[in-house]
Amino acid sequence: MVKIWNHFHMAAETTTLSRKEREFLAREELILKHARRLLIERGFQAWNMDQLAEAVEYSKGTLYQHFTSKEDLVLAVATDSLRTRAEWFEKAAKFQGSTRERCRAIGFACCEFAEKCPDFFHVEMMLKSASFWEKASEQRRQNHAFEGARCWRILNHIVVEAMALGDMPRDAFSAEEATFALVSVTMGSHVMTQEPQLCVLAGITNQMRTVRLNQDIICDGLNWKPLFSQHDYSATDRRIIKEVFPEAMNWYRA
Amino acid sequence: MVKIWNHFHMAAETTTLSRKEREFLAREELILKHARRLLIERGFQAWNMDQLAEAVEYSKGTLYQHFTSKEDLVLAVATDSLRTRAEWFEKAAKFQGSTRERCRAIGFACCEFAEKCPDFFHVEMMLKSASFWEKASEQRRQNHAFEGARCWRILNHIVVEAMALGDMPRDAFSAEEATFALVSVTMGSHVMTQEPQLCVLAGITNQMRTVRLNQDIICDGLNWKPLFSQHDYSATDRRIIKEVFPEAMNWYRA
DNA sequence: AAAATATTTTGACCAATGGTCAAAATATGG
DNA sequence: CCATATTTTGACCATTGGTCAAAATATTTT
Repeated sequence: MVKIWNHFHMAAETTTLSRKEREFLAREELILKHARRLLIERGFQAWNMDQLAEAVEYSKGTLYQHFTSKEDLVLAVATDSLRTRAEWFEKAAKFQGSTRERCRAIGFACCEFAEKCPDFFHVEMMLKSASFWEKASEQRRQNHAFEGARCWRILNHIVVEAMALGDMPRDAFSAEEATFALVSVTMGSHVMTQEPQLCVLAGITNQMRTVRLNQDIICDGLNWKPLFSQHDYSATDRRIIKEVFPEAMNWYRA
Repeated sequence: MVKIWNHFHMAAETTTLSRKEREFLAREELILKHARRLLIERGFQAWNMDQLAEAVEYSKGTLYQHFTSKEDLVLAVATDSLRTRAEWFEKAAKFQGSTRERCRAIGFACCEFAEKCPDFFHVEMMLKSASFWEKASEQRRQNHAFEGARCWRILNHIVVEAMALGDMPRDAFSAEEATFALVSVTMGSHVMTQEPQLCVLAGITNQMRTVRLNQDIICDGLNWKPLFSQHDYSATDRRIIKEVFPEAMNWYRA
């Protein structure tokens, strides 16, 4: 089974599949769709496999032909999200502009993603616990790692280019360190802005604005030219929204 | 029961307690000690209340006289850690030096804390899930919020002072926004450096060095004087270690 | 078309575990 | 020493992730 599924993702829809294989894949998507819904609506604990089985109108045993455990299933949902994120990163990286503007476009991709896949960060947090990770199948772990590396590479590539072009100094830290700083501040900002208590203390009302502000601060700290004070990024923002993420208009407020 | 426990933390050891109350508190500490050990050794899932009961040599029913649920117990462990962190923050904030140097001392407190309380971030991640949080008692939630706010205030106070003294510009962002950026990058860095896959991609070998580098980048981005290039912070580091966290020598490498 | 064989689906069942509570044990007071 | 109050216990319960033999369905053979 795993083989078929994997094959699907490698060769995509172009390969001819038997009716059975197509049915199997369609069902897997159905299961993932419902699992994601339950995950968003209730979180990991507050639903069980019986309820999911009822929702997809298959028995529990059938669920376990697709996934080795509840954790395995949830990891698959997370990897799906991560794949979407990587795709949006790729779209953003193609934005026409300076290296820092392209980095900004990826920042928008991040926010847009957080808006559209609200389950992602919650699940990603769960993946930090070892016991969760080890209940998932090797195949799913690899898929997740693959999509994670994809996201990393897209951003890192821009940083490398920035250094090559002289937009960012290369003496204080490596490109990888700079990329890691960006990743850290982004993840940290997303997680922290979901803490109601802290948002009250900090007077935060607009989460996405906060995430992007922190990204600006990091980029300035990395000495990534042009600095925030040297360039009108609100004009860039309008272009990013118009050309790459029209939907971002909903959460963006200048 | 809760009343007694709370009373303890309000009035501390100065109040005279009956033998029963002392025994009760001693047992609670014993439970917390063993719960923390299990949490570090195995994580949340891989131990159960029966095992804990056996370890502390009391029955399961007795455990539930102290804690309303497993989550409640684990939250208590986390709050204990958070209290320690707040105390170290306070110690660090008293460091004699510029505002940015004192911020740096708090950065050291963070790393030292991560080193000594390795369970903290794992548990803190679990607190992001709503279902966890709502299984804990109101009292414990409040205690946790209290210690969290304490940490926030210590750092925020230094940022406010930095702005007042002109060490940091006050036109680009508020003191709260600056504090939030610091908190975000720190949490994000700690979480991300615990991701083996990412560490390989980024070529990270020294986690604490990475956390502190990212803090430097954020501080520079906040334009917090003196900037990293304007001052010999390795000298500051030596002083912080000598005067505040001698143990930090173990993970610090210039 | 019917029987034989292979594959898929099912849901009763199992084991693990967080949590409860009546009964036993212990402490307190007279 | 008894009576009463308090504390501790562990058998028991309900939930739930996961299994597997049997039923249902599909495919092949005669």
